[in-house]
Amino acid sequence: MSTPATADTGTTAPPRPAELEAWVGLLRAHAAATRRFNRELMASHGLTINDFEVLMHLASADDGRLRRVDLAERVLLTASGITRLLDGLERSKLVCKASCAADARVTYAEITPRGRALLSAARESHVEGVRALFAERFSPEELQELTGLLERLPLAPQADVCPGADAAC
Amino acid sequence: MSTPATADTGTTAPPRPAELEAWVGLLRAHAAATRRFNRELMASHGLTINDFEVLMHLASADDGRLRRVDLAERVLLTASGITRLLDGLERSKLVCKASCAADARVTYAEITPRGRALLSAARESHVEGVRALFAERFSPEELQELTGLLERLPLAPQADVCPGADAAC
DNA sequence: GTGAGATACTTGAGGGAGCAATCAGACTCG
DNA sequence: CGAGTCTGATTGCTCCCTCAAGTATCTCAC
Repeated sequence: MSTPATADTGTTAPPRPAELEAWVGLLRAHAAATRRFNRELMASHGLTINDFEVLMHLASADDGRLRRVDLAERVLLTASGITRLLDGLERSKLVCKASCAADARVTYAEITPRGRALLSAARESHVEGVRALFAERFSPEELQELTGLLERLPLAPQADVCPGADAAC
Repeated sequence: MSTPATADTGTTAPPRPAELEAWVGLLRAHAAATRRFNRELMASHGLTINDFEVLMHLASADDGRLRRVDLAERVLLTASGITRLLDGLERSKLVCKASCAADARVTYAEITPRGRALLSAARESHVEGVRALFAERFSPEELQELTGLLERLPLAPQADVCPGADAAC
């Protein structure tokens, strides 16, 4: 420290805009909740949160199958992330591959009976855990508010892809 | 499951409690925002979001130093996570170690001048990015609401450690 | 002062996921 | 048809972070 004398806290970080507060709140909330649920899920069923989300989406899709691309979009993972995640689920026989007659490029991920069984077991405890954590802290109205607010954030990916082109999209 | 005939979407996942909605909203919001900011920060300054947070906390602490434990608590990382993160920052000479006269177990992490310089450069673009993303989507009142709601979540860590003991804490 | 227990930190092993590059199949247009 | 482009998926490389152990230190009771 070359100029330690006036190194008082206030000088360096005075504004701290409200947007930042919200952002670090989001970070902390996610970190805390995520770690907790991940541990619980992993301990009781050997699943990560994303595994669980993916199984949920598959289970509630027509025929229990989804293209990998669509899956990626739903859980907000990269294509490669999905591939690796599904690798794991396939190894555990919770999902299987299925090919598409109409388009040879696509591989469906399809939930197996075993996957459904595990999901419904996991759902019980996990969903209850989630519900408990949130219900403990928020009223139904607050939950709605929170959900409504959070839903506005993920619209970002578009802005990411075409920074210059306005009308192009 | 074994009775696939009636496998219509609604049958399998009817309730979908409000708590769950909020939770996946949080997951998605975090995933989207995090990836975006991480990429920006990494591209422009070679920092991850956590690197940035840590530098922020150090910069605004007395003497620009903090115990690793306290740092961990602030950014909600594991002790080992902090160690590795600081490894990286030390390698880049953005922080350095300092020992504590009173307690030989603790190692302070102290931000270097170089760290402060990089931080203030990064702060400009990163904070602006955050502000833009949030300001674009939320009114000042909504921001406050959101912040207030999110702040209630991370109180969990305690409940994690002492599940049975109520009064003990 | 010695031993039990808490606390601060580090390390080894392993898993999750992102980016960039690559490949294969599909689509478009001359 | 054949070249060029897009799109879905996979792989190599790399990073971040967690858990489980391990080490060093401090604290306190006896």
